[in-house]
Amino acid sequence: MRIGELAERTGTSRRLLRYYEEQGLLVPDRSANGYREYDDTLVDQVVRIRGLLAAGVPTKIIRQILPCLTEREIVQFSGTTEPILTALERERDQMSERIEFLTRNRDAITGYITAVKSQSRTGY
DNA sequence: ATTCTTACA
DNA sequence: TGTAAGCA
Repeated sequence: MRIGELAERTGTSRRLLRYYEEQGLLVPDRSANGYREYDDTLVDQVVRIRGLLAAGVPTKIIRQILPCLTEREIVQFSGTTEPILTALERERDQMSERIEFLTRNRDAITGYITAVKSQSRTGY
């Protein structure tokens, strides 16, 4: 499929798809006319890349584990080298920290909301 | 009609 | 990232 279809099927702008390619996150084929040609399996690939990006994983890491998340949702252990594994563990820990950070702030906001509501009940 | 690259806001 | 220009 060409970029337009992939954009629709992944909910990603064409601009961003080209940018991902520029960052080495996507490697589409090129047809004779110069148009990018994307394999069907890349639909899931893009969705997963976006998920990692949304989770705060840097493109550098994503690029490293790219061969691991190629095709299916099953990981390809063959391409998982020692340094990549180390990078992933560090990434996981940072993710945990972000989760805790978000949890604290969510609770703080909940507390604020509760306070505001109880005040509005009491009057202005 | 659709995509491509380059470049600017 | 969006958008515009000028091609193919």
